[in-house]
Amino acid sequence: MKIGEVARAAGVTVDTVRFYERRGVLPRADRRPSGYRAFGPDAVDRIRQAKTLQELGFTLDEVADALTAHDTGGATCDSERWRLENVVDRIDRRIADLTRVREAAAHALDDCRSGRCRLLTPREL
Amino acid sequence: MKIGEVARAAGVTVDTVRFYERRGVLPRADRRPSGYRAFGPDAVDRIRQAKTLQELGFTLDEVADALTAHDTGGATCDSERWRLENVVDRIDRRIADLTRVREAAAHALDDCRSGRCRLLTPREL
DNA sequence: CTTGACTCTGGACTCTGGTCCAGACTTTAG
DNA sequence: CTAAAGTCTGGACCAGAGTCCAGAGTCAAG
Repeated sequence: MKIGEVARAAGVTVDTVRFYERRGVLPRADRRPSGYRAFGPDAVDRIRQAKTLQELGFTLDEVADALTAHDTGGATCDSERWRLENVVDRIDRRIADLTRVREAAAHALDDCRSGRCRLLTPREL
Repeated sequence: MKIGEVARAAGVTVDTVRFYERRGVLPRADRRPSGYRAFGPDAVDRIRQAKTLQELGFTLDEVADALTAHDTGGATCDSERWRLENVVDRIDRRIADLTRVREAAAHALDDCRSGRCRLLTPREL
């Protein structure tokens, strides 16, 4: 696949794909004789995966580390387990926080609907 | 309260407090004759609130708008309701996403624990 | 008093995560 | 064959959210 196809398939721009390569999120792609990058279909998966990890609050560097560790076999079962435990933890904490805020907001919304608008206080959040 | 106290209480730096003032997240604080800012205790609340809103994915400008609209009475019950509905929506979507990812990660973790480590594929995410 | 901790202003700087060239080359549809 | 669309490199640029600084003034504990 050419860069444009990959980008389209992954829902990002070609610039982003190149940027990810530079930052090590994607391994350096093979080049055709013309110099064009030649991607396998896993590149698309990889980009999506990176995006997901990013949304969980990992920085690009962390994402790059995790993925390349995996590639190079540098990821042991232990390190991988540790990483996953970390991910699950982060998510749990995040969900707990969000749930708390959600309740507060929903409450305020109820009040609002019954004509008692107010600013959400942080004590509730 | 002086800026340092407010900052400490809110868990941010004094620079951040000044920055928030500049950006309109905090109303311009009164000054003592010396020029020192004099904050009421609500400043702390306000900062925490801004932080929460930010974590929900609102930009500082959006936060500033919401809060000042409120202050100036420019927030009608309708606008406030709309804002809250928006917040709740965002949170719900976010929680749904996170839950999905969490499941996938937890699954992979199980595999890992039983000795079958693998990279989380985006298909699962 | 004096000294060390705090605060003021305004602007410059940082870091992330992209995004956008310029100028040259490649591919592909017609 | 040709034009349009796509790609290459490397570096400049951008927005968001802070962070840091210099030089000057202020506060509070001893």
